[in-house]
Amino acid sequence: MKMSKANAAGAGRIASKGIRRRQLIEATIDSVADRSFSKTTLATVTKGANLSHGIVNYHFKSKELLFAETLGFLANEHRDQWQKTLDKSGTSAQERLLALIDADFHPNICNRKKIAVWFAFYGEATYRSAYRDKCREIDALRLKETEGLCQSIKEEGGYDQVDPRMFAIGLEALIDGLWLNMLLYPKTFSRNAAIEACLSYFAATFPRHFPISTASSACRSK
Amino acid sequence: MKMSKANAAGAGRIASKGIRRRQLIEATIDSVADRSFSKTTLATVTKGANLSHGIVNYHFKSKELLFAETLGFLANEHRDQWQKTLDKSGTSAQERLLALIDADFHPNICNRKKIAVWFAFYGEATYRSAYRDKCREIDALRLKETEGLCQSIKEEGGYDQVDPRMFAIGLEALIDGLWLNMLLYPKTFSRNAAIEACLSYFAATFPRHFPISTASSACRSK
Amino acid sequence: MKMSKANAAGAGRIASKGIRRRQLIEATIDSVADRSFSKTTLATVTKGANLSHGIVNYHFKSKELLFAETLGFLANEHRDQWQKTLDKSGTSAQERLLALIDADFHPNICNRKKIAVWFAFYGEATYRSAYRDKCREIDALRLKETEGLCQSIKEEGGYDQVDPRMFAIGLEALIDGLWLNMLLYPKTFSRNAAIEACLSYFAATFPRHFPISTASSACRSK
Amino acid sequence: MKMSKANAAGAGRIASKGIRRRQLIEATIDSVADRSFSKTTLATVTKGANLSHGIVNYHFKSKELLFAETLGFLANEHRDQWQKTLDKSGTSAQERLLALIDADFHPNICNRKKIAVWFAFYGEATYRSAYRDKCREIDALRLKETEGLCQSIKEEGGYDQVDPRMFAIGLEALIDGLWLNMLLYPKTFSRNAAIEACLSYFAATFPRHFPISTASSACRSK
DNA sequence: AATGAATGAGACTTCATTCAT
DNA sequence: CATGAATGAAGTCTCATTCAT
Repeated sequence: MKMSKANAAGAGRIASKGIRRRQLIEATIDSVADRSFSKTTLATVTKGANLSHGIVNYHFKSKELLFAETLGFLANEHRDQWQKTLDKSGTSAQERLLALIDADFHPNICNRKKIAVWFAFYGEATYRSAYRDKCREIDALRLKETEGLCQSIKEEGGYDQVDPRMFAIGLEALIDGLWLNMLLYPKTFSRNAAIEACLSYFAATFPRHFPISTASSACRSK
Repeated sequence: MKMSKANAAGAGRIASKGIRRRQLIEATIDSVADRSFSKTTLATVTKGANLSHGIVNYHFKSKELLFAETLGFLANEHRDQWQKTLDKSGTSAQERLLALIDADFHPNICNRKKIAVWFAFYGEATYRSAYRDKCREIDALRLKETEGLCQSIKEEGGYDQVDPRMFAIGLEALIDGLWLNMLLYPKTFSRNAAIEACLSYFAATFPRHFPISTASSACRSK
Repeated sequence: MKMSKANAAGAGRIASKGIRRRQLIEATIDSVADRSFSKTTLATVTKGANLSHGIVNYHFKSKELLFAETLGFLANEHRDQWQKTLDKSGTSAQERLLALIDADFHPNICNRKKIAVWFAFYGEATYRSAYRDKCREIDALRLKETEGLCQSIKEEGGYDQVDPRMFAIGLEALIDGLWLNMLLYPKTFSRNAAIEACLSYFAATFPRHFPISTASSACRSK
Repeated sequence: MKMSKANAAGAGRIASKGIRRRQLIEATIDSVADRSFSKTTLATVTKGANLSHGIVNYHFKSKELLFAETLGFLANEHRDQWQKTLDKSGTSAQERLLALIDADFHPNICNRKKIAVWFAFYGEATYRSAYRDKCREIDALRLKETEGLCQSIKEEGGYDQVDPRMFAIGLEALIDGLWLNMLLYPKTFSRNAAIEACLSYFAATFPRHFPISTASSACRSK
């Protein structure tokens, strides 16, 4: 009896649609991370998934849609990560702010492969548009959350000159920029360095709430 | 009399190598900005330059080399921009720090087209490697410059708890992240907003040197 | 109902790899014979086979490999022809020598199309090298065979002054040269004339074993 | 004595045209020998001649004509070689037969480069046709010459069973086949071996006129 | 549900030829 | 006479997609 290719990967020859789709999305992430966007073909994806050529057009209507769903997958994963981390965190604004950082630099989310894929999408106008469709609300939600936390600390600590919205915008941008640094200089720029840069930003803004000394040990996922 | 194609673009039918190369690099930037990396073909480039098909392989050896030189062109342009701005600026550390921001958000450099191309390159592993080869030293130089300026202000103002290196790293990342925000949300995120985010970062770190009120009018190029 | 292209050629739309490969090799031979090597393109081959453009790169990796396999096909065909003919021939050295000639000028092997392709390959340094890799041993084997037959006749007939190796070398070269004559002057130089030239060579070398009068009727395939 | 302007200019112009053409033909021979026919481009030719791109289309109307004239050059060179050798040779049929062989394997004519080019032409139907136009008569002339010499020796030596035409055809084919062997197996098949094969053919046909022992020293150009 | 042979549009590249200088 | 920038046709190859099995 002929063994199916996919058995080796743990999924039977006839798998549920959901499993195949997930398998293909993960193979897409792998291929884009390894080969970049423009060199990822359906062949590199299906070969990575140990599946046959034509299967992408069967489970997804087209390559474009496979990519779009891959972006969606990453976006959901990221959103789930920080929302769950927030849910599990303490109730103080400080703790919650640290939880956000914790989520963004968690190895599940913030690793070479995933970062490479995010920036691959950022580089393509088509998917920037898809990103906006998918993430505008999530991004706005995050910004509002951060802004609110900043507002709490500001009031609590009497940091009168701090503009919470500006702080929130700066923090999001800082995180994105740190991700880019990790992508461009993976050998010299670590997740820890990135986290410290965030804590340093907190310390500058809220010196009495984020003293320098405690900074580097405040994040769980390093 | 037959009009040559290239006349329309302002260059004679037979131009010097330098002119054609520049023309093609600019057409490449236009095409990548408009269509993204993976949809930029030699045809879109040469059509944009109003030149013939084969000319890219004549002036550059291949498409890859055209892209590599385009990256080099952008990198040089950016370096020249901030170095010149620095040369022309006052001598105080504050002024020089503002000059750096000024250069990075100058419309010559920081516009939708150029940002799109930068992130297109960031998205491709091949060109990330080319970026490193070309820019590692420039980036290090900038970081050192920023760090030095921070050190001066720190000493001058007695900001004992500030870590100049951390500040510099944070600033560079913040700028990159702001660029990404401008790319992703061009309609809601302006150059001015980005500059203010930087000034806000300065104000948080050096409150007595960058008071909030003066911030938004300190940058020339808005 | 839509007719598939390949149906016309007698093979179903989806054929086994072996069938398609054979079909493409034969179309290559046709095209090279008709148009020469340098004017044979993948388009002339696939059009000749009534197949689509991309199929060559699907079944063979490249044009070069298609050519290399075409050479291999011809070499195998030729070797099979003379080895089978030898197997079926009588056991006397004379008979076997005639069988060799018979094989080399058999219409299966020695026709305008095949000769043109052989000389196309001879004309290209790349394929001369491939020829050597493929045929060196076969050629050596043939030479040894011929030399052995000559040796037998020499001993049998007391042709003391004959050098068997020289005879064998001369015979192989003579055959090659006759093929070239058939290619260059197809209208005036027939297969029969070529065979007679060989028999004449035999008659000169072994006058008592290959008398002139019987020569022209000794070969079966004319 | 001073040459008149017109003469000087005219002669100079004509002479230099001739020089350029010769230069280009020789570069063509070099390139075809090195790279084969299908990989010889006008660029490889002009680069080999250290001349500019466009010059071929200036001196020859097209690439095809350059090749045609290159073939003509080789044909003339070959014809001149054997005719001159014949003119300088003794008057006996034996001597003249040896002179023919001498010419055909003379290093001027029979060297790796020239052989490669001849077979490159043989491999291309277009130039086979050009070959016929150019060489049919020459070939016929040679054949007649050889046939005549054979006839003389036949009468002189009483070799009644020899067919002079068949002998001549065989000799020409043998020579061509030996050339091919030299091309295919340059490392193991030398000019000397080829000459000996011819002498062996003579010895077999005219044993009393070309005794084995004297064979190998009868040819001048080895 | 899955395979993989086949298609054909379109990409990059080469190169003979033209022509302004 | 000669140069070499420019053109554009044509070639090889890739690859998303289709579809018989």
